[in-house]
Amino acid sequence: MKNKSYNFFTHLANPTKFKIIMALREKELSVTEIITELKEEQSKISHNLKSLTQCHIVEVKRVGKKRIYELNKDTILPMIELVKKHARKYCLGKCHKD
Amino acid sequence: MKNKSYNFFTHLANPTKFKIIMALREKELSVTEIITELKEEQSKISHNLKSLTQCHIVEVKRVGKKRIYELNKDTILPMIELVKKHARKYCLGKCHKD
DNA sequence: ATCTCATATGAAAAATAAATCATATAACTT
DNA sequence: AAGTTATATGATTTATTTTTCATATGAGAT
Repeated sequence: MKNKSYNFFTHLANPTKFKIIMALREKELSVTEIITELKEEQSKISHNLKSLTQCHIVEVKRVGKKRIYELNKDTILPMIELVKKHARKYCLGKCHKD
Repeated sequence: MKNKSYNFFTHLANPTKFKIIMALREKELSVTEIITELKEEQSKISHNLKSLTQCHIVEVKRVGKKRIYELNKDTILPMIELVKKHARKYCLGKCHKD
């Protein structure tokens, strides 16, 4: 029985996906809003949102012609906290800070 | 102030590094023991151990001509638990299982 | 029914990361 | 001090991921 948990971390290990996640921490956003906030290309954001959705790191809902993306906070927020704690302990503000 | 936390996840997102981490969950191991257990090449393991060490995901100590690697359980174990929980909830044994 | 806005998708290109190979170092043994 | 074992390192090759570009789809407005 093979361990594939590392797949999950793939998403958090990508700067674009990570930025999207961070943007969604405060409130849910439409694709256009994410694009505007991150100043990134539309298809780039869409591709990244797709895999985040497949992994259930975010959830989508349709509202008219928009798609609203929401963060799965249960999993992601504590995970980010763990890294922050790790960084405080080991990195002295140098590596994984935010 | 830029967010670089995603760097941390880079390690967990890599199958070789992830396997090393898993092997170190039970007990600390020398490089040779890791090589034997994972059936991987020596330099591959060494390269991977180097970056894991730099990120403080593992710690090294010298014992004679051996180097013993130990997992930083405080950060890693709860993180793995979060993914497992996530997988149980969303993946129904299909994606991130181990 | 056509137009426009919002978003998705596929394939190719570009960028990044990881593995390999050859070699180096460091400690113990003889 | 020469040999051997254990591990590290650098440079190149190879593999994997990510971005880009062009185009498609789908919903609401006209």
